[in-house]
Amino acid sequence: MTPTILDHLLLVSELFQRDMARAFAGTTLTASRVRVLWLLQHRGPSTQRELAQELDVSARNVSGLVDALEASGHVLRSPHPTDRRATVVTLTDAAAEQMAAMQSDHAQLSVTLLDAVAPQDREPLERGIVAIAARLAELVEAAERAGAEAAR
Amino acid sequence: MTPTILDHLLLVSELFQRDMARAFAGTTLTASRVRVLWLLQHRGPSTQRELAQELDVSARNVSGLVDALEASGHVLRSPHPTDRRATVVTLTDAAAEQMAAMQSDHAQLSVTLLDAVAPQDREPLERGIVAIAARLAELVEAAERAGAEAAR
DNA sequence: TATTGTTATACTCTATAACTATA
DNA sequence: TATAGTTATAGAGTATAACAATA
Repeated sequence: MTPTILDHLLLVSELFQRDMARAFAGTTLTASRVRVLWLLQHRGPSTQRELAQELDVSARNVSGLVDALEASGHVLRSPHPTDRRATVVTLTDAAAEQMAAMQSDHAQLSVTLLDAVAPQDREPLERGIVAIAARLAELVEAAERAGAEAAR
Repeated sequence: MTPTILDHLLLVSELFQRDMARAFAGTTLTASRVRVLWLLQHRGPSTQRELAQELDVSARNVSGLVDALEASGHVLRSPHPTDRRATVVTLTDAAAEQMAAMQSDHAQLSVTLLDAVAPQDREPLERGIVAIAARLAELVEAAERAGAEAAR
């Protein structure tokens, strides 16, 4: 069987993940921890509850990830100014710089990849991928709703 | 910032993985175990060493995955006919059927997704994705070679 | 000697449940 | 009562290292 569009899409994601893993090997960073840093860079200082919601993981999981990132000097925990139950997580300067560099690498990679596509194919490619992502999002959401319904 | 092509690609893969996880929730199957089954369906009966090589994971990891799949009735272990060190892993009939159904769902999904793309965009889309996957594969391979070189 | 798969050990991600402090 | 985060516990994926059986 010839690979389908979906197969090519999944291949891209597999390659990307493999490269991430390689890039972080030998450091204390992992894909999950980087997702936390990435989110903090985009949102700014956040409570652990906010991180858990955005990442769609449990509060317990966030505790562990923040523990590790705090130990490695990537984030700081500080008390919330008004809610004494809550903890605010902030990127350290070094981590903020690192994330800025990562973001710029990411943008550069996107350019490099697009550069491999014939110029006249670029616009339809972009439209096509956006359409596929939207359709897939609908399908997944419908499946999740159906699952939630069945569980009642 | 507007999302780049790469962001859209990664969104597709994230949605896909989320749907996989949802589909297997409540069963003993997981993404890793399904990868083993998928591979067995494509390769036919294989030794654990072959599985470890194809999946690019450790022998230990394969032992655990096969243990779980054997317990759940998805695979059988049998002695290798000529090499008494090796174990041959085979899909059970039920698992083979299940994988055939999954493969057909996968093909169907690919059609459904392509259906969301404007007809005149489909060919350039496909060409574009193939080009991106190829370029990314080059980049990742080069990075891996560079890393291996640096480690010497 | 080299290879196949297992046992031993350890780390990470993840979840639920019980609990503490606070709202 | 409800919420934020931690401790306790557990399952799964993954790795390396030591080991047994076999090649």
